[in-house]
Amino acid sequence: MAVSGTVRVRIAPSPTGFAHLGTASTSLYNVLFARQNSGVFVLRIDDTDMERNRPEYEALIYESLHWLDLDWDEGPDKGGPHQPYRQSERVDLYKEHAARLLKEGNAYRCYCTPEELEAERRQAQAEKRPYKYSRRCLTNPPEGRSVFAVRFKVPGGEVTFTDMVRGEMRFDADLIGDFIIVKSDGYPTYQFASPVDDALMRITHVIRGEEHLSNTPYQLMLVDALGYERPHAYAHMPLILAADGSKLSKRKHPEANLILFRDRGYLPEALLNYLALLGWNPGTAQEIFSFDELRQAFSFERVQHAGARFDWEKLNWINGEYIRRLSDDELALRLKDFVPPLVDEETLRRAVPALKTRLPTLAQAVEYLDYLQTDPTPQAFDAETAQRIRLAIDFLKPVRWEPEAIEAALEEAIAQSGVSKGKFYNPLRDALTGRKVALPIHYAFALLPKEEALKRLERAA
RNA sequence: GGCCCGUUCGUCUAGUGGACCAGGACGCCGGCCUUUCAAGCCGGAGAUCACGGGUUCGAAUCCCGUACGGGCUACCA
Repeated sequence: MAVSGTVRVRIAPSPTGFAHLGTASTSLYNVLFARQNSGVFVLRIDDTDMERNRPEYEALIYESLHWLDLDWDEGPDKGGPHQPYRQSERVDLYKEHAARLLKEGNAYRCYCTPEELEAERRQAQAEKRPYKYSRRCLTNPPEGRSVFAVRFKVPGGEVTFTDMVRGEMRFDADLIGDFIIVKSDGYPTYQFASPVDDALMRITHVIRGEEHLSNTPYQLMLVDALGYERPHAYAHMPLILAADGSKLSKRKHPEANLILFRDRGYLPEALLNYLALLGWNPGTAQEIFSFDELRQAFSFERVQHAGARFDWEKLNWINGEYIRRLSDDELALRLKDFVPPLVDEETLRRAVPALKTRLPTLAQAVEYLDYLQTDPTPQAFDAETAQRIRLAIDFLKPVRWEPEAIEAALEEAIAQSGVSKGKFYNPLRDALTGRKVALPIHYAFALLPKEEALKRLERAA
């Protein structure tokens, strides 16, 4: 889609909990579109919910987005031509705009209490009539009350706009009741602050989750009433669903926490790749995309219209693909924070080639390496087995302590013992690692100091 | 309740009226390789295209209805 003027997009997460998958996904699509068009990506903190906001959640948003390498051009921490970028610091702006709407007769004060509104709503439901605010405070406001909210006087009519994913959208605004734009605590509602900021910050394309599709006519009417230019287009992206098909929520799905993905050993570029494929497809068989490839291939026309379930299995596969494509040095670097604390860098570096094809996630490395610092409980072997272990010790003793030499020595020992490889190796692996699954035996040996390895064998023999 | 968006293998999806008795990927099953586990290679099972009506010579694809799922309808965002 050709666009004149500088493209400006934004995300507006609210710091009411950890940064989650949906934020990452929406950010990705915004960044992709911005970079495709040499545009500007804005981060705005939507902290107008005084009850639930927490500064530490804002920090978590930065941390998560940085981890994913989704960098913004303007934001609270970076500044920019339209600062401040925290909505709690823009309250005066919203008040000015509300005052203007009030003065021009496009909004009015509402003194109704929550209880009264609830009663109205229930009444409508009882009469099986679609609910719209009664406009009591427009026509016949109660006397002697001082606490008020501000309501937008919905003009009605038809609201149409372009959605880059779904095409032309059309809503009947006569069905929309007058809604609140300023809460009685003086803070704006999302429905108000968002379009005001989008206009003031010159946002050209609003790319967000599908849950906002029905909100769009509300916001557009506001933009029109304020005399601002509307964004060129919207894009409402399909929702990420949990395994049971419900929408991913912070409360019900703590596993959607982005920081958790980092801590579980997912590579940020792999997560992004997976997220891109969840809701979009290239129309080709390609599954693995670098960020640059995504930038080139992505388009809203190929975005899915239905929500997609999050699938850990496929993420694990993509993550493994990325791990296998890393250079040994790079993988060693990334593994550093995940291996047992006693495993030194040199040992890790030597383990990497064997580890590489075995890791769906970085965190899985522990399972292959913890024998290095955890002494396995000694096994009881029968006399014949013990004898073969002694044979292994004899062959191992004179050997240079590295995988190839160890393997060669072991092969000779096997030839002399006359048993199969499996029969010979299994007890060795047990004695050495105490595990049924381990790295190839010659690596398992080589990673452990020679004396320690032989000590474990001798103890078993 | 009203409005909006959806519905193709378990999951993510290709498919825009004939090349589709529906293709790919993950997962699953089997084989090869192999000391274990992976990786890799080869093969396989798996979808009455939500359902019912139309339109058409012909429909997963177009139209209508129904069902189901999701979203919005909050002084949450």
